[in-house]
Amino acid sequence: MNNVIDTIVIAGPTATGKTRLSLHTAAFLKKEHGLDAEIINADSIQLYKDLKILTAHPSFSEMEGIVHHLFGILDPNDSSDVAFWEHSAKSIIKNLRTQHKIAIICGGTGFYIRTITDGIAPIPEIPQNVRRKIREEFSRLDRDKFLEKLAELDPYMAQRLHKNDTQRILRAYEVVFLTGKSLSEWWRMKREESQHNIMTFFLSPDRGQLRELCHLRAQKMLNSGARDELMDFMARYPDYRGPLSKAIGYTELILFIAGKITETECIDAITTKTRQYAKRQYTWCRHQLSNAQVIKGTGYDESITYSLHEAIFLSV
RNA sequence: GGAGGGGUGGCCGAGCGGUCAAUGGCAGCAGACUGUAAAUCUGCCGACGAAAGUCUACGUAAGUUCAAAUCUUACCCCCUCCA
Repeated sequence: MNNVIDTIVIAGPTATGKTRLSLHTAAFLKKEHGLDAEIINADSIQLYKDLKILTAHPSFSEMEGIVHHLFGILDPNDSSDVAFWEHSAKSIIKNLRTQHKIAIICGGTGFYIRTITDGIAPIPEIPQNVRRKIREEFSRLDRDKFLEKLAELDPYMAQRLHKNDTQRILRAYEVVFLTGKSLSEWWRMKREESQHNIMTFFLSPDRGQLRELCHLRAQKMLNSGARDELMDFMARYPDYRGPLSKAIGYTELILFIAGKITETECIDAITTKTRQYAKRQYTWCRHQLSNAQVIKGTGYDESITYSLHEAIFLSV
């Protein structure tokens, strides 16, 4: 209906202060422009309601007075995926629009964020039993055999995917198997949506700074009770193997709880994992979020906050 | 003091006469990425070089051999067990 910015995206590597920046931005919009803004989570792991310390949820005091969406909405055994997030986020954005509120999308899952501007292919959902059967077949057959089967149904994808990339091979297979159409054909059907009312920022601190932030984050996590939180979780979900178990720090903390590593070793291991993750996110954002404005610095930096607000001010 | 085991590239750890600049793993660097994305996967990784290649390397020194990380001797340092 117009070209005025009504959606602000704050992306970037973990530990760079995205949460803080989004909170400040919401406060700024209210104070300076009398605009209400609500925050939408774009972090795949913060979708879950448990392990809030480990997954770095904003605290209650931080969230004060600002409406937050899509935080802690899933149980540990629920599964999430891009399409689920896209649908949820877009319906919230639409809603906010009708109320003349600004949506601030904040999170580190670039893959999710990209759907805001680029959308996603309209592939039907694959029923659980089909997925299970395919997985069983994969583990029964050897890898090359399975790839041959894929090649029969979908030579293009079979050739394009690396043979060790199990996850993508399985996906390509389940899609052709169920729909009779190659993933690549589905991709071509993706609707292009041209959005002029979205402003995307991408936080990009320098390496040394990021290193330090990752370390601080790991330390803070332990100091705020991540260990007890996980012990409590383990008691409630014995033998848990769901999506939350891939959270950074999950395995490391379990080793620490079991007395296999010291606290310092645990913090160091988490720091390393965090840094590696941050690198992947950085590479992703740089190459995939093509029309994002790069902000050299962190959300903890006052001058960054200021210049971001200035940029928003000019478009809002 | 006696008896053994060991010292390998940033770390861990294989190799035990040639095919070894040295399997693996970790860490590091770069990258991919269309419904599991805090996931999944790829490449590089002694120095110099675009490459062919050249050089320096397996605790130190000396030796045996056409050839040594691999065998011998001495020395230095670690660890375990017995006293």
